[in-house]
Amino acid sequence: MGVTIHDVAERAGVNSSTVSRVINGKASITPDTKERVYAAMRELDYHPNSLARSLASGLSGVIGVVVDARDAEAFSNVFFSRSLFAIEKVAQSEGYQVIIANGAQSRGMTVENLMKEHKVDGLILPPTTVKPSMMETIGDFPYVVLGTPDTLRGDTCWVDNNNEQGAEIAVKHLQQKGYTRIAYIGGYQKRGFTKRRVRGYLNAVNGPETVLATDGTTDDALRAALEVLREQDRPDAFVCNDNLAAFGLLKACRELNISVPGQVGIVTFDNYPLAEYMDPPLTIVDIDTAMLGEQAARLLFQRIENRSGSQQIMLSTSLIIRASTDRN
Amino acid sequence: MGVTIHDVAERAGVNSSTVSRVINGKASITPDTKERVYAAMRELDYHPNSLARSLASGLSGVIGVVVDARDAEAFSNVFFSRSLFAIEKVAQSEGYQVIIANGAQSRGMTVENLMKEHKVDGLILPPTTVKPSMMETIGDFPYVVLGTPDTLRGDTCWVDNNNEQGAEIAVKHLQQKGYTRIAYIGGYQKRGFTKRRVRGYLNAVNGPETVLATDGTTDDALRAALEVLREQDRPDAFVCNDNLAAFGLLKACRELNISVPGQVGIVTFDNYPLAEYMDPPLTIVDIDTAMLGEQAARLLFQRIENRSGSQQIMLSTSLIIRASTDRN
DNA sequence: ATAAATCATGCAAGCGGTTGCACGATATCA
DNA sequence: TGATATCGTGCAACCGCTTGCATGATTTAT
Repeated sequence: MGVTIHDVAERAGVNSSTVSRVINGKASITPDTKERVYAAMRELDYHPNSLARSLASGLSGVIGVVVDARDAEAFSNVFFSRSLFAIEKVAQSEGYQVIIANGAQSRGMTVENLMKEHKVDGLILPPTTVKPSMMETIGDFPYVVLGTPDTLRGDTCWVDNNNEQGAEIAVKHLQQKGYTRIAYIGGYQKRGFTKRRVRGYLNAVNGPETVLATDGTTDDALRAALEVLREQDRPDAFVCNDNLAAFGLLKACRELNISVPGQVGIVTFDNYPLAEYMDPPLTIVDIDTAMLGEQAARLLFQRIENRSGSQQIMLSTSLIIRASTDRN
Repeated sequence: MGVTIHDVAERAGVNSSTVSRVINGKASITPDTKERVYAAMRELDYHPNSLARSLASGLSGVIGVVVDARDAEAFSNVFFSRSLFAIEKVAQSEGYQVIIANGAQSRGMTVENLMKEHKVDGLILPPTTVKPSMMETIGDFPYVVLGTPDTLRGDTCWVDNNNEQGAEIAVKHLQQKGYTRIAYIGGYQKRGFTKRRVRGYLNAVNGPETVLATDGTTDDALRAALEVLREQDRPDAFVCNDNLAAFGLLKACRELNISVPGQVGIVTFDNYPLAEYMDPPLTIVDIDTAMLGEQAARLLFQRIENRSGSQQIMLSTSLIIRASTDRN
């Protein structure tokens, strides 16, 4: 069937262990021998069996990226796919493979099996998996959380963008543009990044505080926006939790014939490719999801190599200013 | 370190082969023995080492999904991530893992290594990989192409939606709505699905034939649209190759103060979540990417199990009618 | 009741690599 | 020049599980 290391060894007139050493470059080998081995490998079209190699070495050469069903289905998978590709890129450069696992149905089991069945050497996890019970089964297995876990622990390794700071610069930009009644719209606000964005908003705002929770859909954002925009003292600017909220808001403005940015200014989160082509083009808090993925992967490999101390990386965000806040 | 099958065997007072048989359910075992083995497994928190299992059984329990760098970076990764999750779902139900591989830099090598190093038991490939040279190295290894390969061969297995038919129903719908000068906009038109969509357009159209090629970006679609819309006998309807084209077109209409659907009707491809929230909401040719992924995965597993004859699956598309074609 | 078939389980040889130890051949040093 | 360190390679055990063959026990057939 397949060509094995022994076939190569025989052809090169050496022992299989020598071939192994040539492949892995872990010992000194005579140039001559090395050449013969390479020649034999080439002639036989030899490809080492990664399964055997993994078994012997104890390393699978694979890292796992766990995803939440919620994220998977949600629109935010633009976020996900960008990070994923960045992760894959780093992994590839390290000679690793990436497997994805939908933690949906049985989150605990997924992670546990991946680890304990030696399928992966490390994991990138969504913040929602970080719970005491989970942490216990993970133990000192190398992992990095992509996002900020709600329940913080000093020894948890994570990478996230600074949502709080992002909301703050959004608000400050609006204030600077002369908007005074700034509202926040979108998202389940008790959890995760939304909570932090709202906190940033509250820190920075000094006019009236208006926080409009939605169920995360565009439709619900539309409903909420219509409601608040019909009020007497309606907001003259919004920070949107994500594109879905921004879209609902934009639609509400159209329906009510409210001009953007004239009567209402808008800043939204997420670097959504089409934000630039909206009408008007949207000012955004730029989230570099690819960078997030890259950093997470790098951190993970660092931990795989030497299970060194934990680390948290917080990427600060910046504003991309477009027409939706361009008044004066 | 880890608990092995021997530990379990010892604790249950049986031979490790018996434990193996209990786990794999491949032989008759006394209920009593079985119970003892299960108990031992539970007590020791035993997880079989999947690496060892794979090595012994010759099956990795993993399938690979190869992606094009182009696709990866492009906006169309919404397409990709939906398919991917559908694939993952099917794989999970079959007890398989999914690895993703970016074929970008060295497409040939990626696929070849995945196969020959026994990393995967089957592959899902993008149509661009299907070239004679590639096919030769793949041999009878189980694979399914997600999309229609440009160079067709009878024994190639693929799953795709019917792009030609999709374009036809788009054109017919526009005709029915009374549009007569229908144009096609977007995409590199010599290759892949765009070629087929254009063909469908040409089949169905009976007024003047206008096909506007773009480099695939929104900006270039905007440019092309502006140009053609300024002409004397400008089109009164467009079939768009994708959302990026649709966006550029929409922007051009706004700039020129052309009303949609009054003066220009628009149908676009891709089921892009926000198409519904555009201004106006866009009529689309619905591409069920999740279904595409699901079918591809099912077909692949079928081929992995019995390397049976090849099969092509063509999913027909349907129209979701919204305001962008709603005149009369 | 005896021969034949079936069943439950053990034994041991793989699967295809990696790696610690050993050993002869060179190279280095005093 | 002899003693010692270093180098290049082979031997064989091992990674943890699967599976064909063998064997004794139990059931079925005659």
